[in-house]
Parts: sequence; structure tokens; C-alpha cells
Amino acid sequence: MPDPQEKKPSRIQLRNRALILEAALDVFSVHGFRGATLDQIAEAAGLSKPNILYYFAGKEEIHVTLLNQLMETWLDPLVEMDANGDPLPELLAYVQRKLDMARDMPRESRLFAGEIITGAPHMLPHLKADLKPLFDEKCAVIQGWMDAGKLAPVDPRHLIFSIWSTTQHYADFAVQVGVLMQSDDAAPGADAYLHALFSNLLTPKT
Amino acid sequence: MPDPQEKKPSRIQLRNRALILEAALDVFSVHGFRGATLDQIAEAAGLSKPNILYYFAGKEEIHVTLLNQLMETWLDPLVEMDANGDPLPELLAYVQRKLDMARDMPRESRLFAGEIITGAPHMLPHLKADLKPLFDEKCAVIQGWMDAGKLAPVDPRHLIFSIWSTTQHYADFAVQVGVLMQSDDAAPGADAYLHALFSNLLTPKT
DNA sequence: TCACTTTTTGACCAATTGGTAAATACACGA
DNA sequence: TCGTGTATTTACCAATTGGTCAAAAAGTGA
Repeated sequence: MPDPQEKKPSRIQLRNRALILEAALDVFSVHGFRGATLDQIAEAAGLSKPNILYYFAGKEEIHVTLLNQLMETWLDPLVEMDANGDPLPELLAYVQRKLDMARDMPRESRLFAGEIITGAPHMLPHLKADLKPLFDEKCAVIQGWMDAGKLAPVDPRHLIFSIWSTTQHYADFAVQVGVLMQSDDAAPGADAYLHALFSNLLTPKT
Repeated sequence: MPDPQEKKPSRIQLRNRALILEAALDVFSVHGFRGATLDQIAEAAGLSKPNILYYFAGKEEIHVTLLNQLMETWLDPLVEMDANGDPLPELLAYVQRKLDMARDMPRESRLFAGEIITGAPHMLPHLKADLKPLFDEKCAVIQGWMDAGKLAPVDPRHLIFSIWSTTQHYADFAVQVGVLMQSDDAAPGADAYLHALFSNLLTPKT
């Protein structure tokens, strides 16, 4: 058994663990945890099932590893929103970062969505311990901006929900978007539209 | 075997089919098609597994029945948007109807989301055949309103996407919303926020 | 009440699934 | 080149899963 805690993982270990996680992301993001099978992951990774279980203790550990990996970057765009920056540009830049993230990591977005839809059995503790404080902090920052008259006053919580939902939509509902946009690429239009949506809402009315 | 096509279904048939669909909606909406089991559905319905298969030919038929049932009402709010109505109120009323729907039918919303995330294996034909034409038609209506100067000009397609995503978010991500709103009920605030969001965007700048 | 239909159940199956164990093949430093 | 730990595979298991079937039970109308 490889023990990632002690000893350096070998080149093969590094490569195969990455291979497995990549394949598992493909499978879990589409079928969810219960709907995915080790055989699917094995085939997608080009490894045998027992070989996969040589690198991970079980299906659940693969899933948890992916979620932990995701949690490290998922909140970055929000973390980067700077209380000392220019309010409106700061918020619009946050929207843009979330949109870029949905574009660059659609599988991760769907993995997250699936986890939440199923009741967040693995991530609920994380949501309460990490997301909630960050959410409250950033809501307070936004509220401060609004109190200072730098932004039009709206409920910061629903503002953030709407930023999450509108941006992630392009990843989570990509199939539907694809059908409706036909050959058109949704990407450029979404940028401009969301910019207009949120700057119209937040630009203070003098 | 009951044959719903011919003969009136008995009182027992009506009751048990409804019982099964209700239970299946609970289970499918949380675990998705592949992740749900007949045993779970049977237990939730309070019936034995073979008894369930007496009313439905198989797991898939239950799922398809639910999706078909959903498709009948899912697009209603958009259908009701009247080209002859007052543009801005008409659109805001659509937002409200979608929001009400997310509140009244959160399981159906999650069932739909799960189906799309997994690549819409069952609903893709429906999306292309029914949703696409409706979408195009309503986009044209909105575009007409904008051309007439009744609404601020934005891409109608992304406008509709944002209406869908913001409203459905309260159903699909209810767990997350619950954690972040704490004891607060999200409902009243969401109404006001989304009203402000879309009326600010769409009110024409004279 | 009785015959007949509908509904329900218990026992069962074959396929799939997550996982194991032992044997084998491989990589790599001495 | 050889020996030793690493990687991989082959052959399995036990549990779960979707589904079947015939018999029993419960309705139902005359």
C-alpha cells in the first residue's frame, strides 16, 4: 500500500493517482456519487479496478479526495474580493472570476452541484465551517459599501446567490444552453450580459 | 396487469400509482436515476418492490413518467408570457411565476436539474422539439419589445438563462441557501431582490 | 354466499457492484 | 544481473440491484 503521508510518492504513483482523479471527475460529475461505478472510473482511467483500489481505499475516498481538492479553489474568487478595492469594479471582477471558473472547470461545478442537490452529505460540515463565515464576512463588506453609498442597496446575500447561480448555470446546464444557443458559443454574450445585469443593479442612483 | 390505455383504472390503481410517483419523486430528485433504487422507492411508498413492479414496468418507466409529467407544467410560466402585455410587468410576472414554481415544486426542479447535469439522456429530444421553439419564440417577443424601446436592450437568451438560474437556485441549492440564510427564510427577500435585479436591468434608459 | 378478478406477497434469479487475496510482472538501485 | 519492494492482474466474494413468477390474499359483483 502506498502511504501518501510518509515517503515521497513515486513517479508512477503520482501519475496514476492523477489519472484516477481525472477519470473519477469525469464520471462523478455526470452520474453523481451513487450513480457512478468503479468500473466506469477504471475504464475511463485505463486501469483495472483492483489497480484503482491499490491507490485509493475505496470509491468514497476518491470522491472525498475530489471534493477536498475542489474546496481548495472553489471559494478563491470570493476570497479575492477586496474590501479596500473600488466597490463596483470589485464586484464585477468577482462575477467575471466566477464566470471564468464555470468555463474552465465545468466538471467541478457539476460535481459541486450534484453534491448539494443530494443534500451535501459530504460537504455540509465544510459549508458550515468554511463557507458560512466567508459568506458572512463578504456580506458585511458589501453591506458596508452600500451603507457608504458606493453601491445601490440590495440584500447582499441574495446578490451573492444570484452571482453564483447565473455563472454556474453555464456549467451545470451546459447541455441545455448548448441546445438553445445552437451553434452559437454562449461565452462572449454571457460576459457582456452579466456585466450589464449586475452593474445596472448596483450602480448607485444619485 | 393494469392497462391504463383501456378501461378505467380502479380506485386502488389510482391511489397506488400516485403513491409510487410521489415516493419516486422524493428519491429520484435527491439521488438521480442511477443513484436511486427500487427498494428505496418501495419503502418510501410503503409498498413492496414486486407490488411497485405490478404498477410500473420498471424503474425507467417510473422515471420517464415523472419527467413527462413534469414537462407538462415546467414550461407553463414561460408560455404564459404574453406578447401583447405590458413588456416590463410581463417579464417581471414571469420571474415571479418561476420563483413561485421553485418554491412549490423544489423536488421537480431538482429532478430536472439532475436530468440536465447527467446530459439529459431522456429529455434531450424534448428540449430540442419543444423547449427550443418556445425559447426562440419568446426570445423574438422580447427582442421585439426591446426594438420598440419598451425594454433596455440585452441579449434575450442570456436574460432567460439568468431568470431560470436565479429562480431555480433556491430549489436546487436549497441546502446551501439554508446553511447561509441560517434561520432566515429566503423566500420574502428573494422576491424583492429579483424584482429589483430585473427591473433595473430592463427599465429603458430614456 | 360464491365465483372471478385484482392486488399483494414471498421466494427466487441473474447481473452488477464494491471490494479482497494471492500470485505475477515490473522497476530500479546495488 | 540480481534481489527487493512496487505495481498489476487474475480469480474471486458477498451484498445489492432490477426484475420474475406463482401462489396467496383481498376485493368485487351477482
